[in-house]
Amino acid sequence: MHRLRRRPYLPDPTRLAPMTESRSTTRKSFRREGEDKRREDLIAATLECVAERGLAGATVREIALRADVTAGLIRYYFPAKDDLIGAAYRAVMNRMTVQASDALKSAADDPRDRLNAFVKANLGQPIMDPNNLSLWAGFIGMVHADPAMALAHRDGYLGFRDELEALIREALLAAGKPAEPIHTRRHAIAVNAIIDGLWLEGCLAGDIFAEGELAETGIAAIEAVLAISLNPEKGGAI
Amino acid sequence: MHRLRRRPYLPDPTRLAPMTESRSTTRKSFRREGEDKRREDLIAATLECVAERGLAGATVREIALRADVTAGLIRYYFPAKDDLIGAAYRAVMNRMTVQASDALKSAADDPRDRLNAFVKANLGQPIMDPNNLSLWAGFIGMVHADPAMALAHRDGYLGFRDELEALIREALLAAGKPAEPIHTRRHAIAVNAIIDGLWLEGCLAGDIFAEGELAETGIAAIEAVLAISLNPEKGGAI
DNA sequence: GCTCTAATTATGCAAGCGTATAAATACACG
DNA sequence: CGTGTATTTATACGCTTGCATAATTAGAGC
Repeated sequence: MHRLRRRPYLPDPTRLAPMTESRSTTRKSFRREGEDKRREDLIAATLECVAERGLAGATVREIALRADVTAGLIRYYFPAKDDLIGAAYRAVMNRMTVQASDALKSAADDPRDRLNAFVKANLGQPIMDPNNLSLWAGFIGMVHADPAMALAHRDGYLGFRDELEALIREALLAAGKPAEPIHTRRHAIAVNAIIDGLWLEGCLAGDIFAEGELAETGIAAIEAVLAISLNPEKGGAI
Repeated sequence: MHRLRRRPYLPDPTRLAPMTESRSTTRKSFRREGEDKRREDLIAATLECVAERGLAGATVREIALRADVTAGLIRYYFPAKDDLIGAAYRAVMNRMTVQASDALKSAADDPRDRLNAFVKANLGQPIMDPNNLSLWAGFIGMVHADPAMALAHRDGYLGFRDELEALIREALLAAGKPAEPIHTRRHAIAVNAIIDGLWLEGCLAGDIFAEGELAETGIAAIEAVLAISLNPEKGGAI
């Protein structure tokens, strides 16, 4: 006993025929992939879409096309499209965090060098990138309407700021300055704003600034705010 | 001679009946409005939609509903929906600019007071508002994909920054400090970033900051960057 | 008051969206 | 080398969207 086939199958003439010999009605050939690989591919495809046409351009069909799968598969891995978008957002944020942390790892020991490296990493490639901004902006625009997103943003923001506050505290101490929580909190808010503001402009209109100008401007402004030098020993380690 | 009516008219039962006596088939009563008034109303309705549900929530039907008008009328005043959205964006940006300029007008004569007032205005109500951010973010997310929008942003950014640079220059001179273009440019970039970054956070999560904390933080950071005081005479004018 | 027209409504339409689900198939395991 | 099943495709559905256009009407000008 078999069920009704709703309509005779019409192969899409725009799709390239598979390399293998073609039966009269062909079907897209495929490979089964591990769950992790597929999720990563789908997220990567999503980011490509957002990069090219903004969040609105990230439709399930377009994403599937980029990932070289059919649209239905997305729902096999993500309950709803929003879950995929959310995963993509988290992936980008996580990637930026990791990239900044990497810069810290390869920095010198002096806390001032570390803060310097952290700021430069956030204000240079690949973190300061229009693609990152597009995704970020799309989400930020939803924060006001979606409480879950507001929470996600808050957590990310406070996490970043706390990391910054720790760096600032150590840099201040290394310079022989007091580092009371009341002051480091305010410093962290200000330094975070400097980094965010410059990152924003660099992503939006990087071409109107000289190479490295934003990073240098950021370092100088932060030095002024903290009243310390972030370049304690010129030509030190390397 | 009359043309074919495509389908018998079925009045929408959800719409309230007009106050006037009802014929068997009623039609929404309306008033003709001046072109300017209608455009303003439509823009205001658009901003309401964006405020409540983000840019995606600003559909022609929803906008028309808020403006108490039918959807078709939007096309009578705006060639395409994007034109309305663009007009709404420009309206918001313009409003913020005007509000900041107003703060300048009612400020004291000393350039440092003026810069102080300008910063405080940008980091307080009604400029630092989640609704403004939602519209802004929606547009910013499109900058990468749409060259026309990129240009609009650039103009707005540079205009704001130039105004800031002039204020900074005068404040420096008033404090007896040199104000070379090479330095004021960089100062303007940094101060702009501080304002943008703090504005962003205030819009996104204003509730995690104390009243006036962001404005004070911004003033302090800017004073540090410029190495001048923005409060030259405590309790001066008022 | 009458008339004319610009403003407004009512309605339709095609395209695209996210989602649901049955059919097909790759491939791990015996 | 079969067989079972998890993965993937194909297809449809219902809804919403922006846009188009014919019918209607408010209100100004005569």
